[in-house]
Amino acid sequence: MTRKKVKLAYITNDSARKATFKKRKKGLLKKVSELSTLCGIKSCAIIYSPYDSQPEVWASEHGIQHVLGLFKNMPEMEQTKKMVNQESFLKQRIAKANEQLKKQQKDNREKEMTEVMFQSLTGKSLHNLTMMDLNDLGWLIDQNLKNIYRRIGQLNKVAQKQVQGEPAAAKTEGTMVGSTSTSTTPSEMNVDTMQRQQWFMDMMNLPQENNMGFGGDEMMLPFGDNSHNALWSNAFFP
Amino acid sequence: MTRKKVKLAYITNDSARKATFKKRKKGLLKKVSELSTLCGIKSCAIIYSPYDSQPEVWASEHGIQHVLGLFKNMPEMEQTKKMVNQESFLKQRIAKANEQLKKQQKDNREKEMTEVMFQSLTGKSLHNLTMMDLNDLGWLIDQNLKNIYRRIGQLNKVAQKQVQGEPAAAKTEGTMVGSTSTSTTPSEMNVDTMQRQQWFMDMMNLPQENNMGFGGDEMMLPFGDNSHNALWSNAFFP
DNA sequence: TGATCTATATATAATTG
DNA sequence: TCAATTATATATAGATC
Repeated sequence: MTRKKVKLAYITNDSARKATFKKRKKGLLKKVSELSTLCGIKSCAIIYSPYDSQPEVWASEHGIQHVLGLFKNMPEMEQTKKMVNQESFLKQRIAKANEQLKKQQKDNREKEMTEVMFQSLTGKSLHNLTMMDLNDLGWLIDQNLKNIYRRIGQLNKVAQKQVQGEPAAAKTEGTMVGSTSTSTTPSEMNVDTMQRQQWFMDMMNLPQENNMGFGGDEMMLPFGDNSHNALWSNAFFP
Repeated sequence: MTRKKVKLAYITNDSARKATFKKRKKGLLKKVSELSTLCGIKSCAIIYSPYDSQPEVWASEHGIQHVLGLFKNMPEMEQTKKMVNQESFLKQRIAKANEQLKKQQKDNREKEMTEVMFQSLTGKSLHNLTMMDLNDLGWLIDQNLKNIYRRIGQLNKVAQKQVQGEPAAAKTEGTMVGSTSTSTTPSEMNVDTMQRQQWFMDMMNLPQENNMGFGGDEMMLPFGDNSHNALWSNAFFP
């Protein structure tokens, strides 16, 4: 897995397969050895290959006979219980990979929309965006605004403490930024929010009631959910 | 082996050991699976651990019974032949590590001396250097000069061809640099060399004969050989 | 615990000598 | 074919949730 991401399949090229086999066998035995040393466990590995009449065997301290002996003496059913076959093993890995793919797609979408957001701030037109794009963009912008307002709220609190009780402020261990923001009250904020949403809905040419009726903070992130046909529809401010 | 280079020894911290075990077991089984898939070989792995009453087992397609069966039916002596025990395995790895260390030390020494060389070109005093330092520095400088003279020789050849046989030069596929270096003859070079060596020996306050009597191009690199008490002693020019 | 994250150490595919 | 090198992909130690 380097210089190129190898695909997990039988290597048809004979010499390449043999080279890979030799390298990986070496790496594998090293890993087994390390596991034994680090965790003080008994382990053994047996590898059959067409390049050698004998199987390659590695055994930790107490020898392979001990390990195999224990295994042989185990009732047949017990042996199978913990046995992982190739199919179930691969299924697990496929499921995991799909999960990662989904996460990555969501991440990509968010990055994409962030890019769009900043471009639109430099005046780029939004006309070529789809409805879904606009929806996600709206969500993203609201998330950003939410963070901004939250921060302003925090700064206001600090500022008020400084004005009202000067000595107490000195004891505060939290953030102590010298903010001079114009003190916007929560109610003023909500007016802004509603105004903005009004503009958004007008732009979308949608009836106002579509903008209501969805849950609050519990709403799912819209990114990456291919099946979402419900528009993002609420603004959340603290 | 990350965030910190772990030292290959039994992990005494119980929870850390268990965590490492689980992670590494997973990684190991993945490797075994990949080896089987990529190279189409039969393999199985058995790992005993104190965290589980059952040994963890992985078997490729044809099942562990097949692999173990083959192994069990093999004469005892045959089994041991290919078996690598922990001691010989570690010895191999120690030898390899020592080799790398030596190489690295030599490399470091050369870099160190190169630094010294450039500093001395900017006028820094050489008084605080040991005899060995000076010896290695001298060797290094000579190597550099050797390369320079070789290059000059090449350029002269090209220049002469251009003057003597203009049409032939066009056919030459090699380097075709438009050099106009003053044509220094080999004999002139040797005079310079001897002059330089004379200065060096004077500076060292050593009798002239110490500067003779060692082999030619076959000489070992002086760097990294801690036991070398024979001074570097010849200049090699083409 | 157990899953997840992230910075690093390792493993190794392709290339080169 | 083998060993060495190099650029990348993976594995994983330690931290955090």
